Amino acid sequence: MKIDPDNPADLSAQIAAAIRDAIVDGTLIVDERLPSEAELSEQFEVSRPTVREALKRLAAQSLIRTQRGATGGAFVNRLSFEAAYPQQITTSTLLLSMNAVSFGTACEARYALERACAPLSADRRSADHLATMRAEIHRQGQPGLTDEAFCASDVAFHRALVDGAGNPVLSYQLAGAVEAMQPLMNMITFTARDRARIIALHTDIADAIEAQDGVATSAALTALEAETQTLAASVFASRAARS
Amino acid sequence: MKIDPDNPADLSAQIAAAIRDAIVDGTLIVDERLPSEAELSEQFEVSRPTVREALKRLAAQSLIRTQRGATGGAFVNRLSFEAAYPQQITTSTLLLSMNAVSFGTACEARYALERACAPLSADRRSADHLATMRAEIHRQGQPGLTDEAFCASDVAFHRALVDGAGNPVLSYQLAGAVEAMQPLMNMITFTARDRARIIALHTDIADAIEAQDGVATSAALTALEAETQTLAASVFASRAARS
DNA sequence: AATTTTCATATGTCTTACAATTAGTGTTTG
DNA sequence: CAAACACTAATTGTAAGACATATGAAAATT
Repeated sequence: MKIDPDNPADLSAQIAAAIRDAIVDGTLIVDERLPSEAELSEQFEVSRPTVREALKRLAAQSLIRTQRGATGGAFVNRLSFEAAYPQQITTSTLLLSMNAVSFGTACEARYALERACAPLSADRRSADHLATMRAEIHRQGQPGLTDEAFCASDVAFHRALVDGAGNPVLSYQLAGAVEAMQPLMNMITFTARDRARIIALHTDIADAIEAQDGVATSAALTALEAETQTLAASVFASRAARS
Repeated sequence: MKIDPDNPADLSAQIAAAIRDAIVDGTLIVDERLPSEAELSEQFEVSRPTVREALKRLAAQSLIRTQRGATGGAFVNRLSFEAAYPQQITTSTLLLSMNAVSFGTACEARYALERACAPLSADRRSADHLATMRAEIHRQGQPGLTDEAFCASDVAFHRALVDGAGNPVLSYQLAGAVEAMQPLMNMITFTARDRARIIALHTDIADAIEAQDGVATSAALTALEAETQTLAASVFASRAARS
């Protein structure tokens, strides 16, 4: 594990890359303790602050954790799906907001991915997932609900649908696509009539899931996508007209 | 933008979180220059190394870039899909290898997501994407190809399929699912007969895409998934028997 | 034996300093 | 006058040393 002092890249970036590679290729295994900062600075022939910057880079990616004290140090993290979620969501959100991705494109991706989960979720959903979906539908019908709370409930509903597939890899990937849409959804004002239509489609989805009918679930998702796209188009059109 | 000195969390983590939040909620916009390290250390009332550790955390997530020199400093990055790919792939790969995700689960997720792209890709694929797919099929038929090269070509084929949908959000999400499978696929030994079957299915997919037949594309993907699962099951079974 | 104290070790933070890079500025020179 | 050049100031990159703080383990004490 060596670094090139002539490399124009920052030493801390090089050191971080070297350690990251060691983790990815299995040279460093989960829960293994890295050498202390002082030892690393000797090994790489750099100062301790430089080593620390490298370790902070890795910590930012949840690849290591640090612990103070006598038996402390930096340890290789077991990257859990739970820990990876926030990262994935932040990145997805920024990708949408910084790259002028249209609402239509993001929405299309989201529903395409959800339809991918539909047959699996219809097949495997537990009573728990179904109950969550029904509960969120009920919440969405409550009077006095703000648009933001409505959107948050919408996200919770769809995540229950996705989690119903019982595949952590799918849940992880979908989390990014679904949650990243929330800021875009929050730009929409939902009238009572809009909400009623969405709730009706949610009910269709929940019914199809309950009946373990994957095809019907997909169809209902397609209808919901169309509804969402139409709604967004009208909102953006009226907003454009006003300005 | 403040931090709490009584917070048990590292100051650099708090500072990084504060700046990240400012980027996510739009307080800091793309290409905006952050205050210099010296100014930040005054604002947050910490030392420069601490500020630097915070900035390195953000740099590790591609949220900022730094530039040396007179007009240098730290700038908010436009998070591009290209820059986010490697991150997404590394994270997905580690999630699979560190969480005892079975081959079956990962494979199921991958093909479910690919099927989500199939109708869109069949509808929109350019001649370019089709040509890439045909070229990779041809490469896969070359004699003397190593298993690793075969897998790499397989990934390239599937990425062309996904990119054909012309939806960057889908391409981004799929990159993680497809690329992260590669280490798992590399554990498989492909006999000449295995390869022939896979190539035949790839050809079916390319034909369906060329005919812009989304249903046929999905069906071919389902067949390929079944083939891959069967193949993997036999490989792992014989490996288990040997040991 | 249980509790407290001490101690060694490691990370967290601060201070100061210098090196390297780079845009702008001023000066010299053709 | 214009162009090349040297200088300057600002900023990040790296280094070295020190102290603060947390923490587990060993030693001392009750």
